[in-house]
Amino acid sequence: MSAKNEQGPPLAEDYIPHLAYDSVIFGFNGDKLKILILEYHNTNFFALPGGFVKKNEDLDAAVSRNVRERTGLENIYLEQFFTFGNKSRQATNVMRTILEANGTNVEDNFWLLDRFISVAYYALINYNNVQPKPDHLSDSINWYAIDDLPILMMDHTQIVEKALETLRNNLDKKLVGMNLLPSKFTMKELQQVYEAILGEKLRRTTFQRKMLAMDTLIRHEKLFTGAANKAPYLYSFK
Amino acid sequence: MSAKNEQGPPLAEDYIPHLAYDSVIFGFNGDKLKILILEYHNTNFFALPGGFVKKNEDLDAAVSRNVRERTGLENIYLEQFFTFGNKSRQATNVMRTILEANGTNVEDNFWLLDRFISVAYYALINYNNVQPKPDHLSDSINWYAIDDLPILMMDHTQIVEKALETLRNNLDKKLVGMNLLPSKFTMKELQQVYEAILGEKLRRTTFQRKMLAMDTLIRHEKLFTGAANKAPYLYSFK
DNA sequence: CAATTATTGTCTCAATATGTAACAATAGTG
DNA sequence: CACTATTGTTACATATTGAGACAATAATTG
Repeated sequence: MSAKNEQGPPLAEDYIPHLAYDSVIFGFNGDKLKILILEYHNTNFFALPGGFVKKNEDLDAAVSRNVRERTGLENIYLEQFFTFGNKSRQATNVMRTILEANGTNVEDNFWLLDRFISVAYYALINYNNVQPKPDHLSDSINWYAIDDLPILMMDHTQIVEKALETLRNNLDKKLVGMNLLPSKFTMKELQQVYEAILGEKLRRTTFQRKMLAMDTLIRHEKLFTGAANKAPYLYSFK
Repeated sequence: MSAKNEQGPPLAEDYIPHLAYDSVIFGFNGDKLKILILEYHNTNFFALPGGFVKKNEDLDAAVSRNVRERTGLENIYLEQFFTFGNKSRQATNVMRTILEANGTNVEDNFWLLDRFISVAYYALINYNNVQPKPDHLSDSINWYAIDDLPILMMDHTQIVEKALETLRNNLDKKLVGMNLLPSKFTMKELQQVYEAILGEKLRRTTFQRKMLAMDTLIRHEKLFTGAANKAPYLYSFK
């Protein structure tokens, strides 16, 4: 969860109470699968980017808006995967610390100290197009490899695990690679995305055969990198 | 959505505002896949069973509680599959009609007239063990075959479609049949469950081979039905 | 009690799909 | 122009699935 207005914490009257969302924003740097993590000012608290839903705003639109604010990207691939609703999702002290570290004077009944239900989404974005921007409660927003995350606050580690699990399940059904790569890519790059998501090596020839058999790839010109070997073709998705 | 206390509609102070859940409760009658649908008193409104989350209650527990109340069953298989959060999910007039048809005097700012976000679950139950009970806003709760549903209020038809889609996707991963059948069943019955869910006929020999290869079935005694043919074995899940 | 019938469990062979390795093509380098 | 690393394709073995054949069997019937 994170504030979104410029001056201070979000105002209770603008938002649906007790309802939040968190986003697991995946990117691929050519080697590892990474996600965006916020660090709150002066607290050592790490969290997923997230926010709240305005009273007259679609849930999907709220998430879109927030992911756009953090990444600067339009038309982001977003998928809702789970809603976390345990009563233990009330982080009064953590939230108070975060707010006070930002200079907010927090009353005991301040709405952000309440219990929140959070709808979790994952996003797939093109790593190289992004200059992530922290929100106003946060010092920084940075990419972390999924196998090297800091300790996250509340149940955010669990949220990331569930996101990964869902992403792996969807890998063959939805064109995941399309959203994590530039529009043209080599077969090797596509394979590396799959390997990073699944956390295992795949067989090169089988992978190539399977991808080509899907009949959703268009073959373009070759990519000459200067390396002393056969140049790979570039592909894009139909 | 539905009220749950005996005297009248649920009280605002007990529940998290703007948050509801709806349940798609699947059962199998030996032939067709069915779900439980409520009909509200004197309104012709049909809806999924649902309810609200108490301020100090886990989301899962709230859904469990409600499904138990409707079916009388403990330990029900429940799976969350999607959260519906469009701003159009505010059915002020429909809800007012339902409440007034039950003799409730509804003020304009009554909490149930607000916008609600609904977390949807599906349940799998053993059809024959159940005597469904309506809640207090409803005349009746009845089984309807999924290909012969009445027109449902709000977005409940869409919720059912998404439930079915998820159930189909999960069919091979999770032991769905286990929860829709009595503890001992024949291979033919298991196949009929699969066919009802998928909406297509399956090949008998291939199905049998696949199920046995999973290595989760235990073979028991034969079932003698009196029919003039070879008696099938009974199976249960490990 | 043998012949008949419907259904079940298993087997066989064909058709696909996947695992695995070999091989030919090629963009450089020395 | 031989050498190297990588790529795209092919070939063959192995595994999985599709589709039918067939034997077993629990009644019923003559």
